[in-house]
Amino acid sequence: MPELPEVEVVRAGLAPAVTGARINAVDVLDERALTRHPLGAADFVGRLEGREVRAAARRGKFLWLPLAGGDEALVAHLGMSGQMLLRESDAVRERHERIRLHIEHPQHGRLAVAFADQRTFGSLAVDALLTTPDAAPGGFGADLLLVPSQVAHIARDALDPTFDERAFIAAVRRRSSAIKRILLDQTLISGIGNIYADEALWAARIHPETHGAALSVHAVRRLLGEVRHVLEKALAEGGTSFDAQYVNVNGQAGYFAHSLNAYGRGGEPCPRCGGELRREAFMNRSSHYCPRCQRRRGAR
DNA sequence: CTCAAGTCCTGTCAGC
DNA sequence: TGCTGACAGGACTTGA
Repeated sequence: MPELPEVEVVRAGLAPAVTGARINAVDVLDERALTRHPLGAADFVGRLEGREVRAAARRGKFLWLPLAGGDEALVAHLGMSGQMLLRESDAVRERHERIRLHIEHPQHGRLAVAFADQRTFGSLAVDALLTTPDAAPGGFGADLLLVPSQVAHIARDALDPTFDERAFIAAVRRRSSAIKRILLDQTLISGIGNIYADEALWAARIHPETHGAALSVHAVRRLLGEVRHVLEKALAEGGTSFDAQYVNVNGQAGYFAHSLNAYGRGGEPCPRCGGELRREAFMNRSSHYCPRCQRRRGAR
């Protein structure tokens, strides 16, 4: 379930249930869910059992639960199809459940946190926390100036108040890559995936193949505004759900799929100009755009 | 056979 | 020569 709004819905759903809770036990049902934890299942379980969770934090599409002691966090990436589900402590296994945390919260009692993932691109890890180089909190929901080592190379996300807009604009204008590839580069700006890249480019009327260097400062700033706008709107509607692969911690779908203007609409009329939206192969996936109102400038 | 919300790795090439 | 970064393409996986 991937992009920033969907991961934020999960973080916000998890936070009240896990903050202050103790991890009593951990079931590793499929070791492939630990690809980000190279020390293996026994080490993973040993580092978690008996520890207390302090918060639920997020940067871009990475989620983490800082642990008492302040030096480590449980890191989660949902990949393409990962889910974090809050369940009764004795709930039956989810379809594709890979890991289960048995937690106990002072107010909510015993609960299960199930990590389920059909395609196994997602994974969990216990990771060291490092001091942030920019002296700002590690991410949304993090009050401390700490970030997991696996997240340190990820840029601050588009909705982070400490996101460096001037540096981003300068970096875009130095690149010769297609602007869509730049938006998907998590080391420059994080949280954007294929859906919201297409939506933001459509809103800003920029062709996805336009080179970064061909964009004016004004155009990049406008694009950034559209990125923030679409992420916030999607978040307000609970994220984008096409099928059961994206759900919140209670298993419910989001509503933003009804509001998409370009993504998934190849062959349909553009909601703005009536031209026919196109779907085109791009970076092993697809781009959706309107060839009429997203004109190619500085193309490749 | 094609397609899908992501990340990471590898090889190439340029520049210091 | 070796290091670093930019860049493009592909690997990984399951199921519809």
